[in-house]
Amino acid sequence: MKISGAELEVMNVLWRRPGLGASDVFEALENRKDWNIRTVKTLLARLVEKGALATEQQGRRYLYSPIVAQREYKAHAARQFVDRVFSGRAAPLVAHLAESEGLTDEDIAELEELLGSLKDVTD
Amino acid sequence: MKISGAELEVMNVLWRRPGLGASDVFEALENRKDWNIRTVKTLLARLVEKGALATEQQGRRYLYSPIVAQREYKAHAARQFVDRVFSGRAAPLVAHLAESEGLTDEDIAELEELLGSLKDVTD
DNA sequence: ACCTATTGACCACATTTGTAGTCATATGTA
DNA sequence: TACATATGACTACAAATGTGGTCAATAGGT
Repeated sequence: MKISGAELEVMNVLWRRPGLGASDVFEALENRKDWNIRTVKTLLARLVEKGALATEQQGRRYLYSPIVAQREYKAHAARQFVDRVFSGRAAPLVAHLAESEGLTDEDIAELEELLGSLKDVTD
Repeated sequence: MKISGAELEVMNVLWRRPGLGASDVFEALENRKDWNIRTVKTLLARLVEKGALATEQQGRRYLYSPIVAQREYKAHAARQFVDRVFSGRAAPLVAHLAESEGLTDEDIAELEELLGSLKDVTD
């Protein structure tokens, strides 16, 4: 499932709150993107076409909900990205983030915890 | 600096061995991609246009070398990706990789070490 | 009952990307 | 020296992407 950058913004809204109509999505996006409502509609249509969103008719409009689960998609995207840019190695990726101050203290704490649990499984 | 997927493959070759000619890059790629030499040349030309590669004329051909440093580019790309897909949070990204077996034991070890050094700095 | 605003359907159009083809020229080889 | 070949310059072209317009039907307010 290939989802473009602009499409991803729309998906993010619907992952958070499934079952919105086009204008609801538009409003939810207005904070960060200043797209025309038609642009949002086009993106919604493309996502439906791609099979990323399902529609449910409600009166004379559609409510949109993700078919592609957020977890699945993100896992896939993460894998792809790491493969493409970091030859599949996660550590250098994290190192780069660290270097460019891309890691908050909270991130670091979470990562530590995560690594702890991973070791448990691996052992 | 926006570098597309195909272009990135070319950059990867030149980051590893700068100063190759078009046909050298072509050969270096043949293992993994079965592109026509002309495709490679187009990608090289686009990268020069974008300012990602510099050329040095050698006889009647060009030798290509990266202008954009690998570290810079990767750091930027990592940041962008984490922002776009993971709302800027690195920990969930690593969690996803872990979940989909995207982490080798080596990765885990490296990450631990990395986190160790980060804490040293942060404290 | 009528008009305005909303909605979906369909269309438009420039740019980027993937993937090459053509052409003229320089070059090493028979 | 004459030709097959390598090379750069320019061109091509479909699909994906970003961004939005037109139009017709409909639903809701007055």
